[in-house]
Amino acid sequence: MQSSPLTVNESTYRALREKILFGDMLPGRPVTLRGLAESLNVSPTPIRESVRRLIAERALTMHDNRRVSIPVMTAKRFQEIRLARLLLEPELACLAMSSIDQAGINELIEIDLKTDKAVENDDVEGYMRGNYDFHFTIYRHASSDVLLSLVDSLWLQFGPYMRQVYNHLDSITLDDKHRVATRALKNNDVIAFKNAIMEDLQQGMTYIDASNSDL
Amino acid sequence: MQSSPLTVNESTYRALREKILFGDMLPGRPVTLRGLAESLNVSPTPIRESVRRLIAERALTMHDNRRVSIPVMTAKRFQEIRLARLLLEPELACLAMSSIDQAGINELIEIDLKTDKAVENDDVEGYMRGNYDFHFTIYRHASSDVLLSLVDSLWLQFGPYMRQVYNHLDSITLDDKHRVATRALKNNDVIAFKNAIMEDLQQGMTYIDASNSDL
DNA sequence: ATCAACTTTTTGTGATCACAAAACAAGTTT
DNA sequence: AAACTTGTTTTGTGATCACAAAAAGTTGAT
Repeated sequence: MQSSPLTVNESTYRALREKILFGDMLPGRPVTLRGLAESLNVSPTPIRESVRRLIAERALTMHDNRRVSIPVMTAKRFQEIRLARLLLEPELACLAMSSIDQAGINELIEIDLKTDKAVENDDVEGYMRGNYDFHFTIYRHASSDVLLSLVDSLWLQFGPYMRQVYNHLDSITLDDKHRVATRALKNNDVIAFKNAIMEDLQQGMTYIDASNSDL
Repeated sequence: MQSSPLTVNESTYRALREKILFGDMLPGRPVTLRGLAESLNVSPTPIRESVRRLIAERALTMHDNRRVSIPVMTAKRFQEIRLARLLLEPELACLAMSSIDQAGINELIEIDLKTDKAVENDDVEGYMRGNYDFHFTIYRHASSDVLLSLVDSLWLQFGPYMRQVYNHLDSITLDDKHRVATRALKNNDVIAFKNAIMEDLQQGMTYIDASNSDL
């Protein structure tokens, strides 16, 4: 898919991004440039640029000390993210709807099955990846770079915290809104689809909020 | 206000940001790191990081050639930005409303007067700065970093294009929605305020859209 | 004149170095 | 024990260098 080989810069960015998004880096723990450089076997230079980029995307924070870390979640910030997601994601999903054909629906069903299996196995990262894939497979169909990058930033912001909360999945007994969404998609029912995405999002955020410890 | 002196990195970022936001850099024209470095009298290093940051904020684009430029506007992208703004900004304005006291209202009125004067003098940059100040003085009162940074990214994206369109202001005869907004603010009328922001935004975007040449 | 091939210059990338500020760790004093 | 010094280490910052890829410029053939 990618014709030209990735620059070191790009590959370190993606590596860090994955770590953040799926919970390999927990909030609060400090991050050092040289440490990351060594762990990824590159020089500090591309690390610095990747870190700067992630700071711009709000996935990382730079304190007055010039020290970098995953931002700690606060109740206030959590509600801000929740609101922003509710404003953008259902809308983005609707934009995507007309572009999703039967093959797309099948792909979503497959992702959903994979996600369910991860839940059964108490595989937290697998669940998070599945959830991410489900949503962004939909969102990408909207082919709206502007909205997509905004939403992307939001996921980068609550991802680490989500992982912090989802230590174990066995306690979760959620309605599978993903299934409701795919059904609405198959029926081409815009309202039901938008509602399903909204409820999925609300359900997830409410669960995280309720399970919080230090928030 | 800022206790510690700015790093070179931060000051170059702000300088570039201002240039982009208020139209000193027009879409399409290529940008070179060494060129920026020389024009700001710093080494390429801080420039690279600032540019990366601005790329992450979608204010700049990197092509496959690895060449950087202000993104060219397309009709599609313009509509995406318009939609995103409509989803976020009225909401953000409402969040801010309760925190704006009489002093805040007076500040807004003053900004608005300054803006009107800029229009009279056909001072495009002054108008753009005034418009920016008006909106972000409101938005900052919401004290929602999450939403604010999303909106900030959107302004960085349409700023250069706005300037491209607003070559002269004399042809503009717009209702002053800012005045409507401040009046609603004084009356503590949430609905009227939200509407005023929305209409101001729609009016501006419609004007830009209609005046476009190559979009 | 037009286009191709070659040469030169420019540009982004990534590594390395010097430096100052911050964090750390003992050791000392109160 | 707690708080303050002092010396050491770690860390981010900014500049510089080498290198490869891309642009630009030049020459030559058709």
